Amino acid sequence: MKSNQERITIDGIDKEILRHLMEDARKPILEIGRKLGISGAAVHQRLRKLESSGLITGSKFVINPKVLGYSTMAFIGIYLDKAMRNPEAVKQLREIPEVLECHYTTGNWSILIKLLCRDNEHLMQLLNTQIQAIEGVSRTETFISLNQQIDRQIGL
Amino acid sequence: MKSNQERITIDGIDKEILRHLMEDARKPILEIGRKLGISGAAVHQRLRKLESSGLITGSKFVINPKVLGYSTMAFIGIYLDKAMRNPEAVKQLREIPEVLECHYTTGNWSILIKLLCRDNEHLMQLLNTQIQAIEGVSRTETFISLNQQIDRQIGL
DNA sequence: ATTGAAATATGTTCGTA
DNA sequence: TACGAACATATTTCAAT
Repeated sequence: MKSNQERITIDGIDKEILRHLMEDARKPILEIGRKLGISGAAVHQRLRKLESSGLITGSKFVINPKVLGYSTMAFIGIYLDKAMRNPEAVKQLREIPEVLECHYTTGNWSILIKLLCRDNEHLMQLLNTQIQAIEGVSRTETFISLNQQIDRQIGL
Repeated sequence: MKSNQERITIDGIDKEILRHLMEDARKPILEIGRKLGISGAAVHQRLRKLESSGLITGSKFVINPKVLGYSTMAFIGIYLDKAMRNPEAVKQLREIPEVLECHYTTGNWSILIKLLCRDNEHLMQLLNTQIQAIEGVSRTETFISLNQQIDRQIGL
């Protein structure tokens, strides 16, 4: 949970350990050790180093939103008429659980958000009743993701 | 790893279990059981049910890309001049490790990608030498994320 | 669906090299 | 760094309810 300032050198073994755990966070470190030909204690020690370096942020179970009925992903570019309202707008966006990402961006929009909703109707409802209702939002541009082909973390 | 067709009813205890593991994939199920007031075996059995239902896709270690020197995130809208080339373009985008997401989208663009690079220079280099080089790419629009304020999964 | 107990496997620490 | 041994926990299965 703590991160040190020290710059860390990540060797090939560290990368292998991380590759395993980025794929399956519950893979036993003893098993990883066996595959790499080092002891479990060594893997454990390296993980502690990687954690304290801040490289490892945490671990997550990944759930399939479609099973919950969420099958429509969309990106929405938001124009804010007053830049000073940005933090307040973000605060309100955070209250909408369907908003998964929110970025201040260069370009035409003030903010770009990614959101996940059940269907197009749900999307329209969110736009009309939640997002457009936020003070300072003057206009939005919606891009529906018809199909997500790639979804991954940065490689090692 | 297998998913059944059966629709599953997720009760409050299932949600609590998932909430714990979505926050920390390595949290011991015995500990979760203790917090919820049920046995570890019960948690274990519910997890098997949730896995076979397809709700749980997997688990991941999350790493902090900034520690690796990746601090510039950008979204790029891509215009393809021939829709039939789309699958080939996606195939080539997949070869670029900096491309984290790729969506077919409604609207002006054919494709929207999210990518993570070291800095603006790296971004420019990717655009000029990798992305613009893909056959069928006629034009791109780049939006740099100045600051990501929200990053989460859908809630339960 | 849930439990406790038993068997197996893993996590963690520590002394040593 | 890495190791192995020792100890503490966790996972997994199972019979019973």
